[in-house]
Amino acid sequence: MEYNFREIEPKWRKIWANEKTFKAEENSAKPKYYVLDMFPYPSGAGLHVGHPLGYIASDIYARYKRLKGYNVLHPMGYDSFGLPAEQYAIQTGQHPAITTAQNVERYRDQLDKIGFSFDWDREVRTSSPEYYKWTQWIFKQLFDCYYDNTTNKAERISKLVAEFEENGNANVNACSDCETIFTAAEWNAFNEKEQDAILQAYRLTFLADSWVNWCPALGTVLANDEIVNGVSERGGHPVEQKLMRQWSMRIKAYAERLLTGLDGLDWTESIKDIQRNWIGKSIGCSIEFQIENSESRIEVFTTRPDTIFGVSFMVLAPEHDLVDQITTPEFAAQIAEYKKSASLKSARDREADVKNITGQNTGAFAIHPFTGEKIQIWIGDYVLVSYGTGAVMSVPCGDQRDYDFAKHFGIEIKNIFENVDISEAAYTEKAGTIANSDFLSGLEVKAAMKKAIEAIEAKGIGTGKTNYRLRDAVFSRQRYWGEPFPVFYKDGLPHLVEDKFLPITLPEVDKYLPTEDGAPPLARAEKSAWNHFEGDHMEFNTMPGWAGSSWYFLRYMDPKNEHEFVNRKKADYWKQVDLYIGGSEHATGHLLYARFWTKFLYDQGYIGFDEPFQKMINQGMILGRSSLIRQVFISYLDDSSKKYNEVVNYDKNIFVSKSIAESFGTDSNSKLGSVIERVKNEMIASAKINSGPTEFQFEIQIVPRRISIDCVDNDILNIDKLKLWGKEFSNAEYVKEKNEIFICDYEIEKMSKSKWNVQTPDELVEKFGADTLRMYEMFLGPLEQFKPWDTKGINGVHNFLRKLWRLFHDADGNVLLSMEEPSKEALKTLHRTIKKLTDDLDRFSFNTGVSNFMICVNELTEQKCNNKVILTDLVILLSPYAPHISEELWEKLGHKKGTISYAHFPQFDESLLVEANHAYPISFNGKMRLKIELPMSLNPKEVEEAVLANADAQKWLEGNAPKKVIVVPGKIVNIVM
RNA sequence: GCGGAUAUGGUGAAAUUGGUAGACAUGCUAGACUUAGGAUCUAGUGCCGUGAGGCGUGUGGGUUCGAGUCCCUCUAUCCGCACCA
Repeated sequence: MEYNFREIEPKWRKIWANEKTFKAEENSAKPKYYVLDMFPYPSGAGLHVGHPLGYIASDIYARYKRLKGYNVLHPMGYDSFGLPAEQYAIQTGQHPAITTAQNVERYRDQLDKIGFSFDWDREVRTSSPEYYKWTQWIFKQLFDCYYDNTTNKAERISKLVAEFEENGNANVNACSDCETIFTAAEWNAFNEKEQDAILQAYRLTFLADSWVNWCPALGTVLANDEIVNGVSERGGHPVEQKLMRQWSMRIKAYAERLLTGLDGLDWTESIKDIQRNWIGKSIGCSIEFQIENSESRIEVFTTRPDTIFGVSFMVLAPEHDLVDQITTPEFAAQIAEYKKSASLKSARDREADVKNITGQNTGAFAIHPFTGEKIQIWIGDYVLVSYGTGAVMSVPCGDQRDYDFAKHFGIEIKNIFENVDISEAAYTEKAGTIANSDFLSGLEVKAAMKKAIEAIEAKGIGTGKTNYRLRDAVFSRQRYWGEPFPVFYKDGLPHLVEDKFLPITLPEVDKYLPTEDGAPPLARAEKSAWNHFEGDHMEFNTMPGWAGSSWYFLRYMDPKNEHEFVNRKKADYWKQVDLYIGGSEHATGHLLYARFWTKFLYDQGYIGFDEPFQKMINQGMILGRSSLIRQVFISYLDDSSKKYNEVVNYDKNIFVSKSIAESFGTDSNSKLGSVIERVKNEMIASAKINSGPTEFQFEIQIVPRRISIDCVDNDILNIDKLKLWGKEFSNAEYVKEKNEIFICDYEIEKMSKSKWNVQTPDELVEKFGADTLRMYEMFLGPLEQFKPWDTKGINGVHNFLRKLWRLFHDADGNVLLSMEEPSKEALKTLHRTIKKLTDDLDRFSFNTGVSNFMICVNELTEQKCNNKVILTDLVILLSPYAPHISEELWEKLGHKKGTISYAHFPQFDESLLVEANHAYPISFNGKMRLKIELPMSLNPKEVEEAVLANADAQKWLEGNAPKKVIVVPGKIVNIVM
């Protein structure tokens, strides 16, 4: 019997499903291991071959861990709230829940075909009320907590209120936007509205008027990480700044822990760096500058307090509160003008315009706190109102932007660095010796910083401070297809819905669009459409896409619990995700938010760990390989209009094969040339172009256009298929290569329906089987690398499985196994393979794993090995990669009942690999020239003697005595001449 | 501008601690076989050279008996951040 994957694969998938082979149990004596994939958004387009790449890798690893005796949790689910389903709903009126359910079904179907070992009993969907009940519940906990900088964790708001009632907020050390200090008496005198406003400034999720990224085309706000190059990540629509009352998450509170927590994680440095950069910690000092003839002070933040004596001017952001107040009358007009032009520039223009130095003097002066000198105050749009205090002290000798600004406006540049030339550029190194700086002179930069901060603090004009670039995350979306908030409003104040009423389910609406007044879609819902209604109205916003994905890995541990989001005992058993596989595009979104929520839940004692994903691997994207065909356009010069008109009367499209097109123009005898001549003549003869001239002028253009990759195999066009694919191809003329084939071009780009370059896993499973697909995707190259998809090598992998099958069978296809003691040779092959594969798996090198299987089967085939002992171990080794064929062969090996999934991973025996001899490569001056087979037992001196006595080696020595001989026992000999 | 990554045959790639560069696969060339199959088998295939041999891991330098691997310089491509004080 031939290797019939079409029969074998469905058979085993059915057995796995019926027997619940991959069910993870909590009551296990085995050690646990949690392997997680980033769950997919179920889009309408279905899976393409890029999606399963990470899933295959994680599945191989999960299966490997089972063989190694671990209790493995390997779940899958769907991130099923999101924009595409909603937009489809807007267009068609179909409820997004229906579309989503259909897409989920399609995904499940496609995933099932690949033979993953998921425990489907634990499936979660973020859009199911049973799930988002707990997303709402976590939101409530965040609302009810603030971040205490003294205990360094989230604490209950009730504790804060108790402190307010007793002592006011003077001694409160919390992460807060509250800028006022009040006493207990004042607090108790505040009305409900005033108290609410103050508490909002402390809560970890809070309602506030904030500048948000508003996307008019999508009708919603976006988080910073949902914007790429100034346009929306989804759809590429423009984004503008708008002041709106929004829910936000006080992620800033966790900035320091999110930063330091990275150190203990087994992630790539590049992802860690992206997060570090996003958090953007800078250590420095805040300093207040007095304004001449004014009560007001300007507070600045600087990372270089050591350069305080180099300050020669100050710059405020144009939007800074003090600008109008301090501007002198003579500069008022120019300042107003500058502010106006700055406000008209979009954030994008402002970014693009970095080279242009602009600014305006206010006419006001600040007083240097140490020298008492007068310092000009300017405004300039290179200072951002949203970072630090929106004002900077400018030290032109130590900062290039300040330097350029000073040069441009002719402001004094003071040099405060010893032996540094600043005539051309600023000296921006944080090293060297400070000079011309009073009490700082002669100090190294580091010491000067410390001393400067001490002096500033002693004077009471500032304090050492740390700033973070990380912004609080906007949490409201003006959308339908997301989690409703467990919030209602009464007299304009937000209130939480009680736990017993959760979940607040999505109400039915007539349309999925905003209302006429611009309120979000949920505002359309009748009062009766809500499953719970309280107060004046419910919250109309919904939560963003990242809400549900910030904690889903916890729900898999306890997916059906109706009383808790996760049982603490179960969370204590499974703990962190041991291995997380997914794309790196989530670096500043999902991965940061999930860490934030995990730390919060840890602070509140709901779970016992504060990092969700211990080890992470980021698989590279698989890019599409679009097929291009070159079309020839012939146009003629119209005498009357003097323009080239496309030829319309020639009723056939002309397409030309790759190399013919490329040699066109250089090769006068080309096939294409004669075709063009013929067409020209036909056209002239037909007299349909008869604009007058006796001599026609023609222009030839060759334009590539995309065609479906289904019509192309290894760049060779299947003309018959193409003719069926599109009308314009059916009656076309094809200029082929000399050997009568037609070659297409290709382009590497993202897979997308519109580019006709999507390869679905389904087709390949149908053609070659899931085991081949799994191994081929791994064989393509290192998991982390971006790589274009192509199927050139898939036959090689398929043939490998056939070759393996043949090891077990005789020429007639009957199982034929040797029961004898395995040969030494075969044992050596097997154990070398065990060693290599274990190493490969331990360092997630799946591509070399596949190679090593090929080497092993090639060797065993050479040895004509059909030994049962050898093949049994080989099949276990292979089963994580190619589970279907392995199960089938396992059964043929006599394991009639049960699955290979929990067999014992073979043990490597080093003694079987010991060699008596070694073929020493002999190098002369580092160049390998010959090999000499010598016993391993020789010591270096004996090796040297044996090599020098060798006739071939002597030939290379040409009678000279070697200067030196290096012998590395068991490895190499190098002779220096 | 800052940070990170990558660079090896026609192609995908391998080389884990500095020790035979190009494993494995694909493609190509020649041949065998045949029930013409995305079959199997044999030989060849980094480049130059008839050959002996020479050259060869993006560039240039260095360390070393020995460098794809370590150090320095530069270049190209990709990714992230970007007037962050």
